[in-house]
Amino acid sequence: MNTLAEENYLKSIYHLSVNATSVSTNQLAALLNTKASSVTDMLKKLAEKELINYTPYQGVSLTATGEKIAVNIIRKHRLWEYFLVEKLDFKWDQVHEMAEELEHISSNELIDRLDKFMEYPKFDPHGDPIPDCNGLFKIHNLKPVSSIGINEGGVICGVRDHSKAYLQYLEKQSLTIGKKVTVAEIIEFDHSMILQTEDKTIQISRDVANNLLIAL
Amino acid sequence: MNTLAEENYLKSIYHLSVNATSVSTNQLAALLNTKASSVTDMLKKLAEKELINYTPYQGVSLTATGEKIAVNIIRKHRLWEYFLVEKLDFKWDQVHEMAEELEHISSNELIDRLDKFMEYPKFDPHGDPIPDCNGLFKIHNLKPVSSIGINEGGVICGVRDHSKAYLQYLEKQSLTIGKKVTVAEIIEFDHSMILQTEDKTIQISRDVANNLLIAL
DNA sequence: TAATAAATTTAGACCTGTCTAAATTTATTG
DNA sequence: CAATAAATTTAGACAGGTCTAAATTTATTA
Repeated sequence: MNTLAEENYLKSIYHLSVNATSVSTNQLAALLNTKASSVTDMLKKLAEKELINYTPYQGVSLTATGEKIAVNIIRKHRLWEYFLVEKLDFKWDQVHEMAEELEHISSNELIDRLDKFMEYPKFDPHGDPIPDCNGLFKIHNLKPVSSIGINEGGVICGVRDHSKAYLQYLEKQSLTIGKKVTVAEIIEFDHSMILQTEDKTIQISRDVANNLLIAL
Repeated sequence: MNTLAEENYLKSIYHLSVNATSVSTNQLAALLNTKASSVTDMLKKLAEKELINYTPYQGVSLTATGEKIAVNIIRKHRLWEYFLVEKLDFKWDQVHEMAEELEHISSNELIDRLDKFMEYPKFDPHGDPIPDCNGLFKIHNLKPVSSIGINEGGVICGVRDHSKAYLQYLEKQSLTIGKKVTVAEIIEFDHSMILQTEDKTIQISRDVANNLLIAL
Protein backbone atom coordinates (compact mmCIF):
# COMPACT_ATOMS: atom_id res chain seq x y z
CA MET A 1 0.00 0.00 0.00
CA ASN A 2 1.79 3.12 1.18
CA THR A 3 5.02 3.33 3.12
CA LEU A 4 5.21 4.33 6.76
CA ALA A 5 6.73 7.69 5.79
CA GLU A 6 3.99 8.37 3.25
CA GLU A 7 1.30 7.59 5.80
CA ASN A 8 2.87 9.95 8.30
CA TYR A 9 3.03 12.73 5.75
CA LEU A 10 -0.64 12.26 4.81
CA LYS A 11 -1.65 12.26 8.45
CA SER A 12 0.34 15.43 9.13
CA ILE A 13 -1.08 17.20 6.10
CA TYR A 14 -4.55 16.24 7.30
CA HIS A 15 -3.99 17.61 10.79
CA LEU A 16 -2.52 20.86 9.50
CA SER A 17 -5.36 21.22 7.00
CA VAL A 18 -7.94 21.53 9.76
CA ASN A 19 -7.01 25.18 10.25
CA ALA A 20 -6.15 26.09 6.68
CA THR A 21 -6.92 25.33 3.07
CA SER A 22 -3.28 24.83 2.24
CA VAL A 23 -0.30 23.48 4.16
CA SER A 24 3.26 24.80 3.78
CA THR A 25 6.47 22.86 3.42
CA ASN A 26 7.89 24.40 6.59
CA GLN A 27 4.81 23.57 8.63
CA LEU A 28 5.19 19.96 7.61
CA ALA A 29 8.91 19.95 8.28
CA ALA A 30 8.29 21.25 11.79
CA LEU A 31 5.53 18.76 12.58
CA LEU A 32 7.42 15.81 11.12
CA ASN A 33 10.73 16.76 12.70
CA THR A 34 12.50 16.81 9.39
CA LYS A 35 13.95 19.31 6.93
CA ALA A 36 12.09 21.34 4.33
CA SER A 37 14.11 19.75 1.54
CA SER A 38 13.06 16.27 2.65
CA VAL A 39 9.46 17.42 2.69
CA THR A 40 9.73 18.72 -0.86
CA ASP A 41 11.06 15.36 -2.03
CA MET A 42 8.21 13.49 -0.41
CA LEU A 43 5.59 15.91 -1.68
CA LYS A 44 6.68 15.11 -5.22
CA LYS A 45 6.14 11.42 -4.59
CA LEU A 46 2.74 11.93 -3.02
CA ALA A 47 1.70 14.21 -5.86
CA GLU A 48 2.90 11.58 -8.33
CA LYS A 49 0.59 9.10 -6.59
CA GLU A 50 -2.23 11.65 -6.72
CA LEU A 51 -2.65 11.69 -2.97
CA ILE A 52 -2.01 15.43 -2.70
CA ASN A 53 -2.45 18.56 -4.79
CA TYR A 54 0.96 20.12 -5.05
CA THR A 55 2.19 23.17 -6.93
CA PRO A 56 5.80 24.14 -6.14
CA TYR A 57 6.02 27.07 -3.71
CA GLN A 58 2.25 27.05 -3.23
CA GLY A 59 1.72 24.51 -0.46
CA VAL A 60 -0.31 21.32 -0.54
CA SER A 61 -3.74 19.92 0.14
CA LEU A 62 -5.03 16.36 0.17
CA THR A 63 -6.91 14.86 -2.74
CA ALA A 64 -10.06 12.88 -1.94
CA THR A 65 -8.01 9.68 -2.02
CA GLY A 66 -5.31 11.16 0.17
CA GLU A 67 -7.85 12.37 2.69
CA LYS A 68 -9.50 8.97 2.84
CA ILE A 69 -6.17 7.37 3.67
CA ALA A 70 -5.38 10.02 6.27
CA VAL A 71 -8.74 9.62 7.99
CA ASN A 72 -8.29 5.86 8.07
CA ILE A 73 -4.93 6.25 9.81
CA ILE A 74 -6.51 8.61 12.32
CA ARG A 75 -9.34 6.12 12.85
CA LYS A 76 -6.78 3.44 13.61
CA HIS A 77 -4.78 5.70 15.89
CA ARG A 78 -7.79 6.67 17.97
CA LEU A 79 -9.27 3.20 18.17
CA TRP A 80 -5.94 1.79 19.38
CA GLU A 81 -5.71 4.59 21.94
CA TYR A 82 -9.15 3.72 23.16
CA PHE A 83 -8.16 0.06 23.38
CA LEU A 84 -4.99 0.84 25.31
CA VAL A 85 -6.84 2.96 27.85
CA GLU A 86 -10.10 1.05 28.19
CA LYS A 87 -8.87 -2.53 27.90
CA LEU A 88 -5.23 -2.42 28.96
CA ASP A 89 -5.62 0.29 31.63
CA PHE A 90 -3.04 2.72 30.32
CA LYS A 91 -3.35 6.37 31.31
CA TRP A 92 -4.28 8.94 28.66
CA ASP A 93 -0.78 10.39 28.70
CA GLN A 94 0.88 7.04 27.95
CA VAL A 95 -0.77 5.91 24.76
CA HIS A 96 0.32 8.29 22.02
CA GLU A 97 3.65 6.71 21.05
CA MET A 98 2.20 3.20 20.99
CA ALA A 99 -0.71 4.34 18.85
CA GLU A 100 1.77 6.01 16.49
CA GLU A 101 3.09 2.54 15.74
CA LEU A 102 -0.20 0.66 15.85
CA GLU A 103 -1.90 3.06 13.42
CA HIS A 104 0.27 1.62 10.64
CA ILE A 105 -0.91 -1.98 11.03
CA SER A 106 -2.43 -2.46 7.63
CA SER A 107 -5.46 -4.72 8.08
CA ASN A 108 -8.77 -2.89 7.94
CA GLU A 109 -10.58 -6.04 8.96
CA LEU A 110 -8.52 -6.02 12.14
CA ILE A 111 -9.45 -2.46 12.95
CA ASP A 112 -13.12 -3.02 12.17
CA ARG A 113 -13.20 -6.01 14.50
CA LEU A 114 -11.39 -4.04 17.17
CA ASP A 115 -14.02 -1.35 16.73
CA LYS A 116 -16.78 -3.89 17.23
CA PHE A 117 -14.98 -5.50 20.19
CA MET A 118 -15.01 -2.14 21.95
CA GLU A 119 -18.62 -1.51 20.90
CA TYR A 120 -17.96 1.31 18.45
CA PRO A 121 -16.62 4.08 20.66
CA LYS A 122 -17.26 7.58 19.34
CA PHE A 123 -14.40 9.41 21.08
CA ASP A 124 -10.84 8.52 21.99
CA PRO A 125 -9.35 9.02 25.48
CA HIS A 126 -8.52 12.66 24.69
CA GLY A 127 -12.01 13.43 23.48
CA ASP A 128 -11.16 13.38 19.78
CA PRO A 129 -13.83 11.86 17.53
CA ILE A 130 -13.19 8.39 16.09
CA PRO A 131 -14.10 8.10 12.39
CA ASP A 132 -16.34 5.12 11.63
CA CYS A 133 -15.44 2.51 9.02
CA ASN A 134 -16.69 4.87 6.30
CA GLY A 135 -14.52 7.71 7.55
CA LEU A 136 -17.42 9.64 9.01
CA PHE A 137 -17.34 11.38 12.37
CA LYS A 138 -19.10 14.21 14.15
CA ILE A 139 -17.21 17.37 14.83
CA HIS A 140 -17.90 18.24 18.40
CA ASN A 141 -18.44 21.98 18.79
CA LEU A 142 -16.16 22.63 21.74
CA LYS A 143 -14.88 25.85 23.26
CA PRO A 144 -11.70 26.49 25.22
CA VAL A 145 -12.39 27.26 28.85
CA SER A 146 -10.49 30.51 28.32
CA SER A 147 -13.27 31.77 26.07
CA ILE A 148 -16.10 31.67 28.56
CA GLY A 149 -17.16 34.10 31.26
CA ILE A 150 -17.77 34.08 34.98
CA ASN A 151 -20.43 31.66 36.19
CA GLU A 152 -20.46 29.96 32.83
CA GLY A 153 -19.24 26.41 32.46
CA GLY A 154 -19.71 23.00 30.92
CA VAL A 155 -18.36 19.49 30.66
CA ILE A 156 -14.73 18.80 29.78
CA CYS A 157 -14.81 17.02 26.43
CA GLY A 158 -11.37 17.46 24.90
CA VAL A 159 -7.90 19.01 24.88
CA ARG A 160 -5.99 20.99 22.32
CA ASP A 161 -2.56 20.13 23.67
CA HIS A 162 -1.86 16.38 23.68
CA SER A 163 1.54 16.59 25.34
CA LYS A 164 2.40 14.25 28.16
CA ALA A 165 3.15 17.16 30.48
CA TYR A 166 -0.23 18.78 29.89
CA LEU A 167 -2.20 15.55 30.20
CA GLN A 168 -0.40 14.59 33.38
CA TYR A 169 -1.09 18.01 34.86
CA LEU A 170 -4.80 17.74 34.09
CA GLU A 171 -4.91 14.23 35.50
CA LYS A 172 -3.35 15.43 38.74
CA GLN A 173 -5.90 18.24 38.98
CA SER A 174 -8.70 15.78 38.16
CA LEU A 175 -9.58 17.87 35.15
CA THR A 176 -10.42 14.87 32.99
CA ILE A 177 -12.95 14.07 30.30
CA GLY A 178 -16.49 14.19 31.63
CA LYS A 179 -15.83 16.53 34.55
CA LYS A 180 -18.25 19.42 34.96
CA VAL A 181 -16.60 22.78 35.58
CA THR A 182 -17.77 26.33 36.14
CA VAL A 183 -15.69 29.52 36.00
CA ALA A 184 -15.81 31.07 39.46
CA GLU A 185 -13.35 33.89 38.92
CA ILE A 186 -11.02 35.36 36.32
CA ILE A 187 -7.85 37.07 37.51
CA GLU A 188 -7.48 40.14 35.34
CA PHE A 189 -3.72 40.48 35.79
CA ASP A 190 -2.70 37.23 34.02
CA HIS A 191 -6.06 35.88 32.85
CA SER A 192 -5.75 32.84 35.08
CA MET A 193 -9.06 31.31 36.11
CA ILE A 194 -10.54 29.77 39.18
CA LEU A 195 -12.67 26.78 38.31
CA GLN A 196 -15.30 25.16 40.45
CA THR A 197 -15.82 21.41 40.03
CA GLU A 198 -18.11 19.17 42.05
CA ASP A 199 -15.51 18.43 44.66
CA LYS A 200 -13.02 21.26 44.57
CA THR A 201 -11.81 24.66 43.46
CA ILE A 202 -8.83 24.83 41.10
CA GLN A 203 -6.85 27.73 39.77
CA ILE A 204 -5.48 27.31 36.26
CA SER A 205 -3.32 29.52 34.07
CA ARG A 206 -4.52 31.13 30.86
CA ASP A 207 -2.40 28.64 28.98
CA VAL A 208 -4.08 25.69 30.61
CA ALA A 209 -7.53 27.22 30.08
CA ASN A 210 -6.73 27.79 26.44
CA ASN A 211 -6.10 24.12 25.81
CA LEU A 212 -8.99 22.72 27.80
CA LEU A 213 -12.14 22.22 25.75
CA ILE A 214 -15.66 22.05 27.07
CA ALA A 215 -19.16 21.52 25.76
CA LEU A 216 -21.60 24.07 27.12
CA MET B 1 16.17 -0.47 19.00
CA ASN B 2 16.53 -2.83 15.99
CA THR B 3 15.11 -2.35 12.55
CA LEU B 4 12.23 -4.37 11.17
CA ALA B 5 14.60 -6.26 8.86
CA GLU B 6 16.97 -7.09 11.70
CA GLU B 7 14.13 -8.40 13.83
CA ASN B 8 12.94 -10.62 11.01
CA TYR B 9 16.41 -12.04 10.50
CA LEU B 10 16.79 -12.81 14.21
CA LYS B 11 13.39 -14.48 14.29
CA SER B 12 14.22 -16.58 11.23
CA ILE B 13 17.59 -17.62 12.62
CA TYR B 14 15.84 -18.63 15.82
CA HIS B 15 13.27 -20.77 14.04
CA LEU B 16 15.88 -22.47 11.87
CA SER B 17 18.07 -23.07 14.91
CA VAL B 18 15.49 -25.34 16.52
CA ASN B 19 16.60 -28.21 14.31
CA ALA B 20 20.30 -27.40 14.04
CA THR B 21 23.22 -25.82 15.83
CA SER B 22 24.06 -23.63 12.88
CA VAL B 23 21.98 -21.92 10.19
CA SER B 24 23.13 -21.44 6.61
CA THR B 25 22.91 -18.37 4.43
CA ASN B 26 20.78 -20.17 1.88
CA GLN B 27 18.34 -21.46 4.48
CA LEU B 28 17.83 -17.90 5.62
CA ALA B 29 17.49 -16.59 2.09
CA ALA B 30 14.78 -19.17 1.39
CA LEU B 31 12.84 -18.45 4.58
CA LEU B 32 13.10 -14.69 4.22
CA ASN B 33 12.31 -14.68 0.52
CA THR B 34 15.45 -12.85 -0.34
CA LYS B 35 18.84 -13.52 -1.96
CA ALA B 36 21.89 -15.08 -0.36
CA SER B 37 23.93 -11.95 -1.03
CA SER B 38 21.42 -9.83 0.88
CA VAL B 39 21.60 -12.28 3.75
CA THR B 40 25.37 -12.05 3.89
CA ASP B 41 25.16 -8.26 4.11
CA MET B 42 22.71 -8.40 6.96
CA LEU B 43 24.65 -11.10 8.81
CA LYS B 44 27.62 -8.75 8.92
CA LYS B 45 25.51 -6.07 10.52
CA LEU B 46 24.03 -8.44 13.08
CA ALA B 47 27.48 -9.82 13.90
CA GLU B 48 28.74 -6.26 14.30
CA LYS B 49 25.97 -5.71 16.83
CA GLU B 50 26.90 -8.99 18.55
CA LEU B 51 23.48 -10.47 18.06
CA ILE B 52 24.79 -13.46 16.12
CA ASN B 53 27.95 -15.57 15.93
CA TYR B 54 29.09 -15.40 12.35
CA THR B 55 32.16 -16.80 10.61
CA PRO B 56 32.10 -16.42 6.81
CA TYR B 57 31.10 -19.64 5.03
CA GLN B 58 30.37 -21.35 8.36
CA GLY B 59 26.77 -20.39 9.06
CA VAL B 60 25.39 -18.48 12.03
CA SER B 61 23.92 -18.94 15.48
CA LEU B 62 22.33 -16.46 17.87
CA THR B 63 24.22 -14.97 20.78
CA ALA B 64 22.45 -14.87 24.14
CA THR B 65 21.38 -11.30 23.40
CA GLY B 66 20.18 -12.20 19.93
CA GLU B 67 18.17 -15.12 21.24
CA LYS B 68 16.55 -12.97 23.88
CA ILE B 69 15.40 -10.53 21.21
CA ALA B 70 14.16 -13.35 18.96
CA VAL B 71 12.18 -14.96 21.76
CA ASN B 72 10.62 -11.63 22.62
CA ILE B 73 9.45 -11.20 19.04
CA ILE B 74 7.99 -14.69 19.08
CA ARG B 75 6.27 -13.92 22.36
CA LYS B 76 4.69 -10.87 20.79
CA HIS B 77 3.69 -12.75 17.67
CA ARG B 78 1.95 -15.51 19.60
CA LEU B 79 0.24 -13.23 22.08
CA TRP B 80 -1.16 -11.11 19.27
CA GLU B 81 -2.35 -14.25 17.49
CA TYR B 82 -4.08 -15.33 20.66
CA PHE B 83 -5.69 -11.91 20.95
CA LEU B 84 -6.90 -11.95 17.36
CA VAL B 85 -8.50 -15.37 17.72
CA GLU B 86 -9.83 -15.19 21.26
CA LYS B 87 -10.92 -11.56 21.44
CA LEU B 88 -11.57 -10.55 17.84
CA ASP B 89 -12.93 -13.89 16.64
CA PHE B 90 -10.55 -14.46 13.78
CA LYS B 91 -9.97 -18.02 12.59
CA TRP B 92 -6.60 -19.66 13.16
CA ASP B 93 -5.76 -19.48 9.46
CA GLN B 94 -6.33 -15.71 9.28
CA VAL B 95 -3.99 -14.34 11.89
CA HIS B 96 -0.45 -14.97 10.74
CA GLU B 97 0.05 -11.96 8.46
CA MET B 98 -1.44 -9.56 10.99
CA ALA B 99 0.75 -10.97 13.75
CA GLU B 100 3.78 -10.56 11.47
CA GLU B 101 3.16 -6.83 11.63
CA LEU B 102 2.04 -6.62 15.24
CA GLU B 103 5.10 -8.49 16.54
CA HIS B 104 7.21 -5.44 15.70
CA ILE B 105 5.29 -3.01 17.91
CA SER B 106 8.08 -2.04 20.25
CA SER B 107 6.52 -1.51 23.67
CA ASN B 108 7.12 -4.36 26.09
CA GLU B 109 4.77 -2.76 28.57
CA LEU B 110 2.04 -3.06 25.96
CA ILE B 111 2.68 -6.72 25.39
CA ASP B 112 2.89 -7.46 29.10
CA ARG B 113 -0.46 -5.78 29.66
CA LEU B 114 -1.96 -7.61 26.73
CA ASP B 115 -0.67 -10.83 28.29
CA LYS B 116 -2.37 -9.93 31.57
CA PHE B 117 -5.57 -8.87 29.80
CA MET B 118 -5.83 -12.33 28.27
CA GLU B 119 -4.89 -13.98 31.58
CA TYR B 120 -1.47 -15.26 30.58
CA PRO B 121 -2.25 -17.82 27.89
CA LYS B 122 0.35 -20.58 27.58
CA PHE B 123 -0.28 -21.59 23.96
CA ASP B 124 -1.19 -19.69 20.82
CA PRO B 125 -4.05 -20.70 18.48
CA HIS B 126 -1.80 -23.16 16.66
CA GLY B 127 -0.66 -24.83 19.85
CA ASP B 128 2.75 -23.19 19.94
CA PRO B 129 3.99 -22.20 23.40
CA ILE B 130 3.95 -18.52 24.35
CA PRO B 131 7.13 -17.36 26.14
CA ASP B 132 6.43 -15.49 29.37
CA CYS B 133 7.81 -12.01 30.05
CA ASN B 134 11.14 -13.58 31.00
CA GLY B 135 11.33 -15.53 27.78
CA LEU B 136 10.58 -18.85 29.41
CA PHE B 137 8.24 -21.45 27.97
CA LYS B 138 7.61 -25.18 28.20
CA ILE B 139 8.41 -27.33 25.21
CA HIS B 140 5.44 -29.57 24.74
CA ASN B 141 6.54 -33.08 23.86
CA LEU B 142 4.27 -33.73 20.90
CA LYS B 143 4.27 -36.47 18.27
CA PRO B 144 3.01 -36.38 14.72
CA VAL B 145 -0.08 -38.54 14.24
CA SER B 146 1.85 -40.37 11.54
CA SER B 147 4.20 -41.78 14.15
CA ILE B 148 1.64 -43.69 16.20
CA GLY B 149 0.08 -47.09 15.71
CA ILE B 150 -3.39 -48.57 15.45
CA ASN B 151 -5.69 -48.01 18.41
CA GLU B 152 -3.31 -45.47 19.79
CA GLY B 153 -4.29 -41.81 19.95
CA GLY B 154 -4.27 -38.60 21.91
CA VAL B 155 -5.32 -34.96 21.91
CA ILE B 156 -4.49 -32.62 19.06
CA CYS B 157 -2.13 -30.01 20.50
CA GLY B 158 -0.30 -28.50 17.57
CA VAL B 159 0.61 -28.37 13.89
CA ARG B 160 3.91 -28.43 12.06
CA ASP B 161 2.59 -26.78 8.92
CA HIS B 162 1.15 -23.32 9.56
CA SER B 163 -0.01 -22.67 6.01
CA LYS B 164 -3.46 -21.28 5.37
CA ALA B 165 -4.36 -24.23 3.17
CA TYR B 166 -3.44 -26.78 5.81
CA LEU B 167 -5.17 -24.96 8.65
CA GLN B 168 -8.33 -24.47 6.61
CA TYR B 169 -8.37 -28.14 5.73
CA LEU B 170 -8.06 -29.17 9.37
CA GLU B 171 -10.77 -26.71 10.36
CA LYS B 172 -13.13 -28.18 7.78
CA GLN B 173 -12.44 -31.68 9.07
CA SER B 174 -12.88 -30.45 12.65
CA LEU B 175 -9.36 -31.56 13.44
CA THR B 176 -8.67 -28.64 15.73
CA ILE B 177 -6.71 -28.06 18.92
CA GLY B 178 -8.17 -30.03 21.81
CA LYS B 179 -9.86 -32.74 19.73
CA LYS B 180 -9.28 -36.31 20.87
CA VAL B 181 -8.36 -38.70 18.06
CA THR B 182 -7.56 -42.39 17.80
CA VAL B 183 -5.99 -44.20 14.86
CA ALA B 184 -8.54 -46.73 13.64
CA GLU B 185 -6.71 -47.98 10.57
CA ILE B 186 -3.57 -47.41 8.55
CA ILE B 187 -3.71 -47.96 4.80
CA GLU B 188 -0.48 -49.71 3.91
CA PHE B 189 -0.46 -48.61 0.29
CA ASP B 190 -0.04 -44.87 0.86
CA HIS B 191 0.21 -44.67 4.64
CA SER B 192 -2.99 -42.71 4.87
CA MET B 193 -4.82 -43.06 8.18
CA ILE B 194 -8.36 -43.39 9.33
CA LEU B 195 -8.93 -41.43 12.49
CA GLN B 196 -11.76 -41.82 14.95
CA THR B 197 -12.92 -38.71 16.79
CA GLU B 198 -15.83 -38.41 19.19
CA ASP B 199 -18.32 -37.63 16.46
CA LYS B 200 -16.91 -39.01 13.24
CA THR B 201 -14.41 -41.01 11.24
CA ILE B 202 -11.95 -39.17 9.02
CA GLN B 203 -9.41 -40.38 6.52
CA ILE B 204 -6.26 -38.28 6.24
CA SER B 205 -3.20 -38.56 4.01
CA ARG B 206 0.28 -39.32 5.33
CA ASP B 207 1.16 -35.72 4.64
CA VAL B 208 -1.64 -34.45 6.81
CA ALA B 209 -0.82 -36.96 9.55
CA ASN B 210 2.80 -35.90 9.48
CA ASN B 211 1.95 -32.32 10.28
CA LEU B 212 -0.65 -32.95 12.94
CA LEU B 213 0.76 -33.11 16.46
CA ILE B 214 -0.81 -34.85 19.42
CA ALA B 215 -0.08 -35.36 23.10
CA LEU B 216 -0.51 -38.96 24.15
C1' DT C 1 43.17 -35.72 -5.39
C1' DA C 2 41.91 -33.03 -9.25
C1' DA C 3 37.76 -31.42 -11.35
C1' DT C 4 33.30 -29.94 -10.86
C1' DA C 5 29.28 -28.41 -8.36
C1' DA C 6 27.19 -25.99 -4.69
C1' DA C 7 27.25 -22.48 -1.36
C1' DT C 8 28.74 -18.16 -0.06
C1' DT C 9 30.76 -13.71 -0.40
C1' DT C 10 32.26 -9.45 -2.85
C1' DA C 11 31.62 -5.69 -6.07
C1' DG C 12 28.89 -2.48 -7.84
C1' DA C 13 24.31 -0.78 -8.57
C1' DC C 14 19.62 0.87 -7.28
C1' DC C 15 15.64 2.74 -4.44
C1' DT C 16 13.76 5.07 -0.36
C1' DG C 17 14.09 8.59 2.66
C1' DT C 18 16.98 11.54 4.63
C1' DC C 19 20.57 15.40 4.90
C1' DT C 20 23.50 19.93 3.85
C1' DA C 21 24.54 23.56 0.94
C1' DA C 22 23.43 26.28 -2.86
C1' DA C 23 20.05 28.22 -5.97
C1' DT C 24 15.59 29.99 -6.78
C1' DT C 25 11.12 31.93 -5.88
C1' DT C 26 7.97 34.58 -3.12
C1' DA C 27 7.08 37.93 0.50
C1' DT C 28 8.22 42.02 2.97
C1' DT C 29 9.68 46.51 3.70
C1' DG C 30 12.24 50.82 3.52
C1' DC D 1 9.90 49.25 -6.57
C1' DA D 2 14.33 47.69 -5.54
C1' DA D 3 16.62 45.31 -1.85
C1' DT D 4 16.49 42.09 1.59
C1' DA D 5 14.49 38.32 4.10
C1' DA D 6 11.98 34.16 4.28
C1' DA D 7 10.37 30.11 2.24
C1' DT D 8 11.06 26.60 -0.92
C1' DT D 9 13.31 23.80 -4.23
C1' DT D 10 17.39 21.68 -6.50
C1' DA D 11 21.79 19.32 -6.48
C1' DG D 12 24.53 16.05 -4.70
C1' DA D 13 25.55 12.94 -0.98
C1' DC D 14 24.67 9.18 2.33
C1' DA D 15 22.73 5.03 5.06
C1' DG D 16 19.73 0.92 5.04
C1' DG D 17 18.39 -2.87 2.58
C1' DT D 18 18.03 -5.00 -1.53
C1' DC D 19 19.57 -6.85 -6.21
C1' DT D 20 22.58 -9.09 -10.19
C1' DA D 21 26.80 -10.75 -11.73
C1' DA D 22 31.31 -12.15 -10.77
C1' DA D 23 34.69 -14.13 -7.66
C1' DT D 24 35.83 -17.14 -3.99
C1' DT D 25 35.45 -20.89 -0.79
C1' DT D 26 33.78 -25.37 0.52
C1' DA D 27 31.80 -29.83 -0.64
C1' DT D 28 31.33 -33.64 -3.67
C1' DT D 29 32.69 -37.09 -6.68
C1' DA D 30 34.95 -39.39 -10.42
